[in-house]
Amino acid sequence: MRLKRGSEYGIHGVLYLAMQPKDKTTLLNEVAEVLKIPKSYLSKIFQTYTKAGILKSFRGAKRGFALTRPPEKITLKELVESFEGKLLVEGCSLGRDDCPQNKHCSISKRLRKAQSAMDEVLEKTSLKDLMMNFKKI
Amino acid sequence: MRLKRGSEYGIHGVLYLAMQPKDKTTLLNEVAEVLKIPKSYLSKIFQTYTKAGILKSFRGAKRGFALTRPPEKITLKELVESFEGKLLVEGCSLGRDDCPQNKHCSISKRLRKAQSAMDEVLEKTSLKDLMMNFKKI
DNA sequence: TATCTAATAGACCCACTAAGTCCATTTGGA
DNA sequence: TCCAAATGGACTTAGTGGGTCTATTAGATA
Repeated sequence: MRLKRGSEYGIHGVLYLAMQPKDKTTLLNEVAEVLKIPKSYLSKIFQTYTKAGILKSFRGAKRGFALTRPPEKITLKELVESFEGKLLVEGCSLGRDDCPQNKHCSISKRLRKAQSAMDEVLEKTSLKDLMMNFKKI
Repeated sequence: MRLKRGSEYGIHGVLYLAMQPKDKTTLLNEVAEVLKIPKSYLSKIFQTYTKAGILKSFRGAKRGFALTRPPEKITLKELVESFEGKLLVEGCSLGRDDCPQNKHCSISKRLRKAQSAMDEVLEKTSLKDLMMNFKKI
């Protein structure tokens, strides 16, 4: 179970922003070049994060991207979910909404439990935690 | 994060086998019809399980499928993994094996931790657990 | 007010996977 | 040797992932 490449690029990109001086805005171009990510693709990803309220973008003179919140208030969960979609699905985890078992299906129950175990770890991890032992590039 | 349809069909199919009298072999056709799964597709899925050592198949007169082990010895994890692939990946969870951080990447570490939390729940769940509150169809 | 540069929106593309289908072959007991 | 079902492999079709390209817009400054 790998994350999508977009998640990878995105998380690295956001981490790069987090390591910049506070209140500085950074150009997409810089991030893309340093991290060797196709610029037009990273552009899409950052747009997604912007809509998700994780990044804010600026045009004009003081242009570029920056975090909307301090790193300790951005969780790995929201980063992952904004690209992968919700980890924890409602209803039948198997996608069979016409299942006779419906809500009471023991399979769905266990799968949901497994997913929420994963969810919890991601929720507890902040961008700051990730920065801690991430060497400066 | 939904499972693939193949996993869904497969888990339901195997659960159906588990609920049959011990040592009985059941025809693919029966399973497919009762569970309303395309027969040719379920055939592929059961073949996968057979290769994975979860099911055994018979030809000739006493034909059909059966579990290789008692339900309490078959875990949800192996059912899921035989269709979805390993949940827990080695190396960079982000797929960047050329990452300068390599093994020490804090992102990968947390993602692996999240995945193994999920893994653990699936590992602890046996087919028997699933049977417990699964009403007879 | 015109200009410049980068962010934004959206259309488009290719490769690959998911989800099945179909058919020819094999198996093993009656 | 016949039968019915399991097997293997080729094939299809729809959808997603992973991008690219271009035109438009925003906003500080000259």
